[in-house]
Amino acid sequence: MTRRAYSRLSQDQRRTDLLEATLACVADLGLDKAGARQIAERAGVSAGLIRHYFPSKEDMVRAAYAYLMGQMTAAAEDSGTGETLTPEAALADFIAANFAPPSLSGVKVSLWATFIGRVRVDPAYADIHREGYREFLDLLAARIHPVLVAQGRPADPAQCQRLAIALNGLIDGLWIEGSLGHGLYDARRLPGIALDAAEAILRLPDTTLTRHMVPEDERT
Amino acid sequence: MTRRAYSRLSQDQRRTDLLEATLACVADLGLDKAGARQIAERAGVSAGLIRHYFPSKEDMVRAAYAYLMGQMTAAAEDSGTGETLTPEAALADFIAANFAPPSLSGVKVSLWATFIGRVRVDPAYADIHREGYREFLDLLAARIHPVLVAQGRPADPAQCQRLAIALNGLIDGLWIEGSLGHGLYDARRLPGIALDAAEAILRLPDTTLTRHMVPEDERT
DNA sequence: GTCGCTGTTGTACGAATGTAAAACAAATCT
DNA sequence: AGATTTGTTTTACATTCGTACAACAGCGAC
Repeated sequence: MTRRAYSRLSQDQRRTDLLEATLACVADLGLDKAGARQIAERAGVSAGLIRHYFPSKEDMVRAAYAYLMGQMTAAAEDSGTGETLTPEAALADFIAANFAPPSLSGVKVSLWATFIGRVRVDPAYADIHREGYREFLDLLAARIHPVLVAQGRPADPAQCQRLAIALNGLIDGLWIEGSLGHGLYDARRLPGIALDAAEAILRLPDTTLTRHMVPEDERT
Repeated sequence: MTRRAYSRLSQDQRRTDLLEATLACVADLGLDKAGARQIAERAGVSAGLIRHYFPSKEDMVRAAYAYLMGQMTAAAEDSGTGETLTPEAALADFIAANFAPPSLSGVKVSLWATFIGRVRVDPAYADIHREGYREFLDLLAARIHPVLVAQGRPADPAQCQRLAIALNGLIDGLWIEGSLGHGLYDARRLPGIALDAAEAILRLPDTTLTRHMVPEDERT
């Protein structure tokens, strides 16, 4: 029997290959069918190698969740940070980014939901979720605060957190349904719906946020 | 070898026992560890019986999802339907019900998320989800409409649907985080946050919805 | 060029999985 | 009370799973 040709990769490269293969398998096979052999094959590697990088397959799946959340929060950090943006435009960008690719994604919402389903089963998942949620809440609060200040409205931390909780709920819920692509309505309506509702929740004057929407025919 | 004593149940009874055992196992073992033998044991039944009620274990899990969604939408139908309620109070009740048990529940959100994670994998899950979502959206729109009318605001179907989409997003997102019990803030704040935000989204005068909140020390 | 290190492969194994089908027994009917 | 039906248990089996471990080979050091 002749052995397979292979090349040695850096630890980090191989590790992220495995993590991404794990996510890909979980997303389109489901958690139960995402076996060690399938993941290894997708990573272009033999199954035994998994144990060289992770103590167990379960640890690898956990690491993949952490990897996914890291990607998602990093993407969130980058949105709405243009230096020339007014506070209102920055917040509008931040919100609207959730309703366009790559954030709006069937794969992402599938993974997100699958892992949320493990929060009660395994405390490690609960920790990862909590940190990701906390970070998103903080990012949101940091973009709400200057808007309130600019509008001459009360902007103490407690109020910002309360508004961030509400806005995060709105964004999450719309993001899930939009990403699932159920076809009950056109997902392109979501940025408008979200910005309009956010504007209302923050009690901003009409069009404070919606005026920063990118017209539909200019979207990439 | 002496056989286990058993009693014969009605088809419906045994079937729902199996479905509930399936949900219980999925919720606290995870989808991958919820095996046929574990589910059967939890239902007080031997594993072979599953195939007498369902073509396969996978079909049973699918049926369990449909069963869960049926329960949840039935509960939603019942909330905010008191005959003496004003439209505003009915809508407030409907919204607030999502943030108290039995709707607010770690088990329920775990199951919900686990199954959402299968929507991309298996079209049957997508269908069940779509129907549940559509029904919830319709219930919400039906409770929004009379409120808009009573406030003398435009209440055409398109506007009601748009508002229902936004409100459903808000409710879903807050329900998920609240049910997960991450401990980042007190979940008892959620009804207030949700009603306040809903009031804003619908552009209702302050306290139109929040005034119908049940004071915290009177909640059961 | 070849030596040594170790990343990687291939194989093997016990446990667990979903399922099929035969044996049994509880409830119903006569 | 005996016969019949069929819901239920039990045993068995092929398959797949995660994992252990020995053998191999790519790559840098010298």
